[in-house]
Amino acid sequence: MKMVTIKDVAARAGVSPKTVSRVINGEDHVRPEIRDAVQKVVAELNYRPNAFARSLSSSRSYLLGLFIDDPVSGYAADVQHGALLRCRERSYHLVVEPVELQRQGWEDHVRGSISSLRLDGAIIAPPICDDARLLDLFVQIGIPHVLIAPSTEPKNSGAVWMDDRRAAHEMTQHLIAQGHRRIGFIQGPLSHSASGRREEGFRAAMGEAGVTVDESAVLRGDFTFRSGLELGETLLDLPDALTAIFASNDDMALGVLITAMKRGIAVPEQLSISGFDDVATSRAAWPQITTIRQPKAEMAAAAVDILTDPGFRKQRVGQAPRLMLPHELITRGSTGKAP
Amino acid sequence: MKMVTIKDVAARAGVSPKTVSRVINGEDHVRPEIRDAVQKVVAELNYRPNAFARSLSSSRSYLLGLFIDDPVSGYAADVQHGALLRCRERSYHLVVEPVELQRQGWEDHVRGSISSLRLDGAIIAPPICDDARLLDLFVQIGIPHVLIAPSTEPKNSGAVWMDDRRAAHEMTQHLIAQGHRRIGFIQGPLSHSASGRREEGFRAAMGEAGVTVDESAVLRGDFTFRSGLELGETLLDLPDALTAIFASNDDMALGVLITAMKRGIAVPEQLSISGFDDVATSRAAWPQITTIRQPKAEMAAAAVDILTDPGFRKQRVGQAPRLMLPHELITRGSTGKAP
DNA sequence: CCAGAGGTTGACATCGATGTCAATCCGGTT
DNA sequence: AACCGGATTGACATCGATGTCAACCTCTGG
Repeated sequence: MKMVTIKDVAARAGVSPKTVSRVINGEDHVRPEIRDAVQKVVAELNYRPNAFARSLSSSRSYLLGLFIDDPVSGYAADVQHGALLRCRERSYHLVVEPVELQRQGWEDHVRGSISSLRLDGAIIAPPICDDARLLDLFVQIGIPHVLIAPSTEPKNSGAVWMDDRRAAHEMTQHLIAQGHRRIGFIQGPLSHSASGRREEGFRAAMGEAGVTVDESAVLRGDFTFRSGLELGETLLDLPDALTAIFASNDDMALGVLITAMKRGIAVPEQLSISGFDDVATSRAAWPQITTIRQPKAEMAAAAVDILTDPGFRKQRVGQAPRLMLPHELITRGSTGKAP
Repeated sequence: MKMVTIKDVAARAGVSPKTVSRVINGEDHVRPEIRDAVQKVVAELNYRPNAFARSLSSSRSYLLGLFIDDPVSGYAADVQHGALLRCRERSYHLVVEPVELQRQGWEDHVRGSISSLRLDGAIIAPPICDDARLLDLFVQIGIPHVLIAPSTEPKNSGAVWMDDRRAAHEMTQHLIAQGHRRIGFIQGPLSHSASGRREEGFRAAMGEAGVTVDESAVLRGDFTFRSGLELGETLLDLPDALTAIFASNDDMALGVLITAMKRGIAVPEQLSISGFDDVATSRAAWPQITTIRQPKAEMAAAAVDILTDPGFRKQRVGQAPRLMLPHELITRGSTGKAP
């Protein structure tokens, strides 16, 4: 696999390597006719600059790291995809680094990949973006980094969010507007920061509409399909029948849906069900589940934008960038008018 | 972010940079006491070799590329995870490259990332590992590459497989052993290579057991949940009731399961359902689905092993490595004795 | 016609590691 | 005591790009 170098291009175009470098990097101070000539040769020889040589001399790696706990989850996949596409647009590359906080030596691995790959920036996904030790490490190393949907306002890190509270608020309003009053709610796990914000939104909307929340119809789940199944049973056993159930995420909403089906309860005629996240299976289910589209890919893309923004890269002292992205209420078959 | 270089280590340990390099790379010809001393300094300074400098001089990048069509799918996530972990063990890094064959310019992107990152090897996931133009490109560039579960025996590429035919054969035998005779089968899409092999296995096992296949109970799906729902309706409408349905993948099996539930058919008492792939949701469903665990992560890890094997890297002329990995029949709640 | 400003261009050093090869060291022979 | 082979070690060139800076070119205005 013989490689074409910048010298080959230079020789063939009859200019110096430095000039070729200027053309490649779109710098000024090159006469148009020379620029064209060089570009022609580049195309002819199919020349690609050696990323390693470039990084070595320019002390930029054109590499971003995506640090993530569980790269297998659907959430991770969406985040990664968003980041990947944007990186490509920006001519960056993405290196995915799994971080297992519970295992010994994670600190070394993180440190190792950052310093050996000279990452230009890092994107840190939930839930590890909430770990203080991890964040300290990034701050200490001094690498620009952006958190995706962290639970609390970070001091020295950039962050990209969605408004969980408002989204849950909207979803609740949507149910109320359909005439629902007896609405059950399945909370997310305490460990997950968004859980609390979603519950707040639910309660706020209920309060504003003057609807009392039945505390026996508020149960805590753990974001798994199975807990949706189990809590669905409990909720459907309530003496005073609910007309709607709002689960804090889609997996649990799916569980409730299955439970309702098992009992022969018609959705949405007798019972409306709504979720949160818009995972792939919420579209695959039948009826499809009304949910909140969380801008996972967009948040990741925004993080890439921040990290690769030349302005940010220069004067990134002091202000940590913040960005809130819009969500979307997606109305589908699983919700309807209250019976 | 000041970086520690090999010179710093060398100076502090009182040896030459070259000797430090030898220690780092575990080469011979270093006296034990010097080796220890150097390692001590490395630890003290927390030194990490600069991957770019190393690649530039050694003309190895310690980078593998994972080329994949749809990085969002669950299949992709498993493959990626398997590759990622093994890469880490081998001190390699993984760069994920989405390839959209239907879009203009994919060829340039692939070429670009290979030559600019000087990838040491490539892993190509299905379904794009079946695209002749793509494979030609890799062969032409001359980069070592391994295909994951390709549909046909590639000429000049390595490949890692599982035995779809045998797995489907086992699953069918399992159902027959439970007393099932009237077994429905949902085929996969023709576009997906494994579909045919799975159907072969099914038919072979039925034939060996002397059970006639009812062609009206063999329907073609497209691997989606929805097609499972629809075809499930058709199968359960058959006049002569089936006692088991074997779907070519889990998503479709889940569809059948839901359909059965809607109709109040008890699983597995009245109907056994089995799938293929062992995706996450097949464990989340209730009852859990009997399925074939496809060694996705293992195949990816094996691909990494092949590509990073020093022996292979040297004398990789001529023989393209082949490897078949074992699958596993996972018996869960959705199958039982025939009624 | 020349000085000077500003735009172009290339020579050369440099980034941080590894490959090559010669120099050195060591214990055991003759 | 001189010699030898193999194990250690380091000097130096090198990988392929970019940063620096000086040289050069061209055009303008005095």
